[in-house]
Amino acid sequence: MKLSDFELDVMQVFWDRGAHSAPQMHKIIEKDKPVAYSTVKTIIDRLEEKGAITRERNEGRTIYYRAAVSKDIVTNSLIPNFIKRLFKGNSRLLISHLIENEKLDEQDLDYLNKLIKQKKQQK
Amino acid sequence: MKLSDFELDVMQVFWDRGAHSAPQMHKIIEKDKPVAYSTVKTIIDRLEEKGAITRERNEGRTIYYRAAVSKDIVTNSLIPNFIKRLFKGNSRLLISHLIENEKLDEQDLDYLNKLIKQKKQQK
DNA sequence: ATAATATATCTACAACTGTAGAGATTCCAC
DNA sequence: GTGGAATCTCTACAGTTGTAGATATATTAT
Repeated sequence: MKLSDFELDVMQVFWDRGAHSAPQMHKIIEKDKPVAYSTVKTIIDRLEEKGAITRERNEGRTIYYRAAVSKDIVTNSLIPNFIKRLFKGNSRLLISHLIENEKLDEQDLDYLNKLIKQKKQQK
Repeated sequence: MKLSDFELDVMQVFWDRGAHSAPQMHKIIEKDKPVAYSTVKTIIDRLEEKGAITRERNEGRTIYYRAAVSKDIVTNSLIPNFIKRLFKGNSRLLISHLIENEKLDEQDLDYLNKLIKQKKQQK
């Protein structure tokens, strides 16, 4: 499931906040960047076309859509591509890069530490 | 500096292995996927257009190109976009996801652990 | 010098992406 | 039931991307 940046922005809302109509979605997206209703509707149409969302119900002639693919599915199909392109497919290189370059506070670091310990125990 | 997947594949070679001519690059890329010489040359032309590579020298009429932007610059301009789209801009969420979902062996985990410790000490 | 080969240049095209206007249709308030 | 508002549908377009053929030109081997 290959989705564009804008399509992902819209999916994010479906994943986080459930079913929405196109006008509702437009109002939400608009807060981030000025964009016409028909632009958002086009993205929604394309997402439906791609099978990423489905029509959940109608209210009057308003259509409510919801995600038809999980975020994990999409994420896990994008990450390998990203790692391949920038880190030759080596995920450890990405993680290292992130730890070294991203802003992480004490809590973040502790949390990650815990995660790694857990992962080790699963072995 | 926004580069496409294919452009990144080519840049990877420039970053890792220095200057190359288009025919040389074609031979390398070809090993991964069948592709015409002119396709690779087009990508190289576009990279030059974008300022990602420059002509280093000529040998006969063969042009040798080399990277004009560092990998870090490109990486660090792509990562925020990626994190924004999939993890609402929260880099910790990406790192967590990777630790939980990527295949990492004992050594990887130890290495990451060490990195985190170092990072903590820098605080 | 000539022919064969290697390389570069130019042009093209379909798919995808971000963008949106125009027009049709339906719904609601009065 | 009529008019205004909301919503959907359709069409369009420019920029990017992956793809490559055709052609021109330079180099090399004989």
